[in-house]
Order: sequence, then C-alpha cells, then structure tokens
Amino acid sequence: MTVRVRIAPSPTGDPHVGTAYVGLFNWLYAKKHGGQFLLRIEDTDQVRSTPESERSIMRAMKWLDLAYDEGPDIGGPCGPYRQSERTEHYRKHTQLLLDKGAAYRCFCTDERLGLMRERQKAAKLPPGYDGLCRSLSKEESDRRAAAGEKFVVRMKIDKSGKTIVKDVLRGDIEFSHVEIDDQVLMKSDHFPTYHLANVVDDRLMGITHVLRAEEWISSTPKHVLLYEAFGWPAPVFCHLPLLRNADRTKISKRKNPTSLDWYRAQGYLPEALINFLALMGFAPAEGEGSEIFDRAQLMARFDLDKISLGGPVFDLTKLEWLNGEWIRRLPADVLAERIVAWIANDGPAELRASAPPLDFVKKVVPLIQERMKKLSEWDEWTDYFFKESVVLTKEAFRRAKLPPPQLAAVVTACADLLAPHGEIVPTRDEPALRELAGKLGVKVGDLFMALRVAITGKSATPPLLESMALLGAAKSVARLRAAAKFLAESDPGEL
RNA sequence: GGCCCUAUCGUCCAGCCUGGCUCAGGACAUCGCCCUCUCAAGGCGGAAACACGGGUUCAAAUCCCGUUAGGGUCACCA
Repeated sequence: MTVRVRIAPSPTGDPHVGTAYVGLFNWLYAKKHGGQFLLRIEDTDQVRSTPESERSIMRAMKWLDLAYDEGPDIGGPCGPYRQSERTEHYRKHTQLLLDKGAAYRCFCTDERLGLMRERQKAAKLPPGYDGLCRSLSKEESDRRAAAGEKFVVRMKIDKSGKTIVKDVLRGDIEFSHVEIDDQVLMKSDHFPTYHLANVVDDRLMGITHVLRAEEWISSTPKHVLLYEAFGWPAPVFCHLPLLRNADRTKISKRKNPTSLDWYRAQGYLPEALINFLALMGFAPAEGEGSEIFDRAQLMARFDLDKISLGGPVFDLTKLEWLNGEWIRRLPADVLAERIVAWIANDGPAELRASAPPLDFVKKVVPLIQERMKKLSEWDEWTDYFFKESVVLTKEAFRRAKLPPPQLAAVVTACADLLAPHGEIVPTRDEPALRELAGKLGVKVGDLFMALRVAITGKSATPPLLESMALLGAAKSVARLRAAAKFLAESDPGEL
C-alpha cells in the first residue's frame, strides 16, 4: 500500500507556521516512503474562507518547497481538492448516514440551543446536544425537511459504548461515548462540518496516514465512529504536538509571529525555517554533531516514532542562529542573488525603490555574509555605501576614546595619507595607517574607530578598509574631511 | 469543571521501549577567556535539568501507581 498523506489547511487568514510544521512532517513521511503528499483546502466555512488566503497558503508552501503531488492548483486523480467544490460528495454521504440511521436531522433553533447551553452551564452539567430531535420519526423529519424548515444533520452516537483511538505515538486512547456529543455533520447551509468532510475526503482521496496537530485528538473518536458508520477502515492516526508560545499556550498571533509571510518578509531562508521546524519535532542527529540539516538529510533521518511529544516552545532566537548558519553556508553569489530577490519581492518600499545592482551586491556580500542573520539586515549593514554622506554624532565618536580636537587631527592625518591614492588598497593602506597611529601616538584601535565612525557613521560595521575600498578613495577621503570638520566644531572638552 | 494529552538544563533535542556503561549528553541563549581595527564568525572553558511522592528491584531519569504542574478540547470554526 502506497503512503498517501495530506495537509488540510482552512483558508481563513495568513498562512500559518503550524501548517508548515505539520506539512513538513507529512511531506517527510510521504517522501521517505515513496508516497504522495496532497494539499486539500478545507473551505467549508463560507463566512471566513477567502481566496486570498488560499493563494497565500499555496505561495507559502512553494516558498518552503513543500511540494505537493496533488492540490487545487495542480489537480490530480482525486479532485477537486477544494472542499467547497465537493459538496455533492458530502450530500450523498450524509444521505447514506441518514438512511442507515447513523445520523438524524435536527431542527433545533440557535435560540433553543443557546438556552439549552445556558441551562447546562447553570446546572453544571457537561455541555452537549440534549438529543431532542433524535426521537423524531422518519416521517416527521422528512415532512419538515420537505416543507423547507431549516435543519442540520447530526451524528447519532450510541451513548452506551466506548471508542478506542489508536495513535501511533500515544498508543490506545479510550473515549467513553457519554463524552461524545451528537456532532453536527452538515450545517444548515448544506455545507459539511470539518468532521464529515474530513472523513469523506480522506477516504475518497485514499489517505493512509493522518498526521495532524494534537488539538484534534479529542474529536478523533467521532471520526473513528464515522469510518465505522460508513463501513470503511480508518487511516493511521498520528497526532503531532502543538507549537507553543513562551508561556506554553498554543502558538498564537498575539504572542508570536505565526504568519509564514512574516518569516519571508523578515528574510528568513526557507531552508532555515524548515530545518528549525524539524528540530522542534525530532532529533535528526542522534545526539551528536551538527544540527544543520537539509531536506535530504531530514528525510533520511525522519521517522514517526522519533517525534517527541512535549509541546515545543517556538524559540525565535534559535531560528535566527540557524538562519545565520544557512546564510553563511550559501555560496556568496547565491546569497547575493537571494538578497536582490528578497529586496525586489519582500523588501520595504524605500529599499525596493533604490535597489542596488546585483554586481555591487556581489562585491559587498563577502563583507557581510558572516555577520548577517536575516536578509532584512542588508540595509543596516550596508546603508553607508549608498548614502551621499553619513550622519555623524559625538556619541558615535565617543568609542574612539580621544577628545575631539585630537580626533580631528587624526582623521585629517589619515585623509592626507590616503588622498594621493586613486584607490584604497587594504593590504597597503592598513599597515600604513597603523604606522601613522604610532607616529601620532594614538592607539591603533582608536584610530580605526575614528575612521570607522567617519566613514560609516557607526561603531559596529563590516571590515573598514574593505568597505573604504568599495566606497572608493575619493568618497572615503571626502567623508574623512567632513568628519574632521565636524569634530573641529565640536566641544573640545567632550570625550 | 468533565474528558484527553504531556512532563530531562531558561529554550530545543538525546538518553527511557531493551533498568546498571550517566553525580545525565548535544545545540541555542547566557557568562568568562583567546583571536581581533569595530561588529560578527571561529576556538576554548564555565554555570545550568531528570516536577514531587510512593512502590518494584541488588540497582530507576529509565518500569508501575499516585500527586502536582502545563497544555488541548468541550461551536451550524477548522
């Protein structure tokens, strides 16, 4: 039997990091076993589903390279892959359940249901449908439906039994039927609920393994009962732990960035996000060595029983580190291309408007590659290359630890030394500047700090001489002169 | 609250199934040192955990029970 798994997001907002997490494990499992990975859009909530959300989900899956074998945009043998286009299947299967007596129409109004819940709450009874419409005769049910009365279809649960859910990671989980509500299967708009659509589609699409989030565990007995009612074998269930906020609640928008679009806009590499998500679930390394893994390595090491069950706290700090690792591992030219593409597609508007040319980015990349943790840091590391002049502050010069008049003299001396050259040559000019520091009686570090601030406006930058070389001798010298002027006009007592 | 799931350093993960080799290993973060024109990167080192209580056993992080804690779920949302 070939493995068929799926990811079934509902298109009701930004593409969620949890979708990527569950998607990754499904993808790994499918590919490891030579099976298929499908994307099914669960848009049965007519109020909240949007086409934009669906598009952004598919775009995010492509960004992460979690390629699906079948899906709404590429089709496949079990289509359509959008539940809103499969209503005939659900209608037919609901009728089947009705005919078998495994489900019944419920004509209760929202008002009555609301009242019922209030009373249950007041009486401290477990909430759930009270079963009023269970006893309706077939004749009455048919008559009222035919008369156009609004109804939903509910699952008829035999309250005396119990159902065992077999979970790959947790073993048998037992649920007594008294805890299982007569779940709505078909809403009054004749769209199915998740429970029905999910079971029918998984069956019709030949899904063999359901790897989904842990939050589904408590509704799984309903699904198992549905498979039984239809007379179908149930797929293998495997519930994945939920990603958590720092306070250990289920990961949420308010407490964590959850949108995959945000990660892309921040300049995280898809390779790094995937690597990170994998690390949240299992340990590919068996304890030793590197934690950097590409797709092929993950696939080779992945297995369902290696998934750890504790809900992992989503730790952005570690993701940043991993992203830096991946950035450093990229060939310099590739990084340059990624940066240019990121600016063009995801960069802030101002940056897009004055996007640097690829060949210049390629020259800058060697200076920043090991410093950069995210592509979005491009601008803060390199802005001084693109400005006509740099903003100088006394605050920035303070790290050179010399009074302004002396600083001015040092900067001027450096400018004089470099001015005759048409270009800056680090191997020649750096030793010359060191020697100059000795002659002037200042520390080498202080001299370079003074230059650094004069050239870039800040005290933490990529390598100085290389930066000046790229900037060009003329601009460099001009900035030194400007700095000397600024310093000469500063309060002489200022440290 | 009922039901269900989970429980090793601040965080992620290993060890647990097949008890002893573990006064528990790796990674991120953190602290210190080295390297160094800054910032990084890199190297070296430090601090840091088996939730608690009972069993079982010659021996338990590892097996069993309970407690506690955290989480999920109880919709005509998925």
